[in-house]
Amino acid sequence: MSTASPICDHLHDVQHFSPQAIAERIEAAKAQCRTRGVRFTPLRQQIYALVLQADKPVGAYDLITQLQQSRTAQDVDADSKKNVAPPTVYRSLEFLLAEGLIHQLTSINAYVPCCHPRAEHTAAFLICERCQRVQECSSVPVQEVMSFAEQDVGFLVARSVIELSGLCRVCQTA
Amino acid sequence: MSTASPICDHLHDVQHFSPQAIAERIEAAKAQCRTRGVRFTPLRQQIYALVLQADKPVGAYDLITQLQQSRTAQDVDADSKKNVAPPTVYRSLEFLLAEGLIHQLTSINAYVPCCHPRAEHTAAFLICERCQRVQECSSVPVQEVMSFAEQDVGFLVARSVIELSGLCRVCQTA
DNA sequence: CATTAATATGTTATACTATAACATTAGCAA
DNA sequence: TTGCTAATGTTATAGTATAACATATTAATG
Repeated sequence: MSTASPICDHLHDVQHFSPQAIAERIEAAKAQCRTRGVRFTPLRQQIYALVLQADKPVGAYDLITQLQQSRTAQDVDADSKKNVAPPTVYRSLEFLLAEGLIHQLTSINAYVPCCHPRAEHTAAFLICERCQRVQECSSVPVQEVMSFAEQDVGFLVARSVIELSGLCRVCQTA
Repeated sequence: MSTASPICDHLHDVQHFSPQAIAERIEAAKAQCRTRGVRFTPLRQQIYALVLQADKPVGAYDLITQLQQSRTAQDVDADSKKNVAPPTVYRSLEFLLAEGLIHQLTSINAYVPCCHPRAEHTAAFLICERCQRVQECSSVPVQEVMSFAEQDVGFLVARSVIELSGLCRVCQTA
């Protein structure tokens, strides 16, 4: 599951999950969708699994490639190229975003799992440019930027993109 | 020039400048480039002017279109279509970004003038989805997100994307 | 002034990201 | 079964950005 930081309990790695953790998350997603009356179809589940399994943010076209390979592998006729078109994955990504199961990293056109799927929430992301790891952070300062905008400026925030790129602690020393 | 907010003196509109203000900014940019020993070429100046004149964030391909029109207009032979290719504007945009004269709005693939060209600085942007106006904000909460990342998490920030989309104060009442 | 080196721009081609529009299929309800 | 809704498939194209190489301009030097 997500690794809580000793410094901030709202800081989470969103990658490198164990197979069990992935299975748990998929089960949790199923339950959540059942509760909400939306359909967690095989395609959506497969794409969610690919995002969870990745050790870095995945792009939409990465997912297309992986889907094609998985479909070709399943097929008896190995030469039959199973084409997967962009709308197939973009629609599922849209669904997963709407359900709060994944986040979009706008600055790098990629997607990561949400560290703690729940009702719509604001988060900042720390993206390491060297090891590609991402940390999701919903701690106080982020909320303060939002409330600054809303209370001091009178700006009604509909969606936020807060992404900091650089070097994580580990990669600084390496 | 930039309109300081009574609430926060680090909040600026980055559009709707008067012709004088635009001329002043261009002169200032010239001086800055001379000082820094970089070349503020006619092309770069023209693209900077287009970004300053726009009443909303401009996309790279908007600029291409405008450049083509201006070049065609200057030409005696009106039918000669002056083609302006993407690298032409992307390179100048890159220059203007490096000099701190403009900012990139990653979430909407567009560019706005910097409210106060100066050494590299972190800023948040409030982007009104209705009137398209953008406010640049470098006030305390933004700095706190950065220092949270750097001091509490130990993450070395190289570049930041902080963009909030929604409705500005004016558009909420309308 | 001519030569050269460095910088900037032009040009062609292409990669990458995303969506529109319509056809088909699958699941559910009457 | 029929019909409705949601999901997926399919084709085409829009929008954003960069690589690679050619040419032109500027600045510096002999």
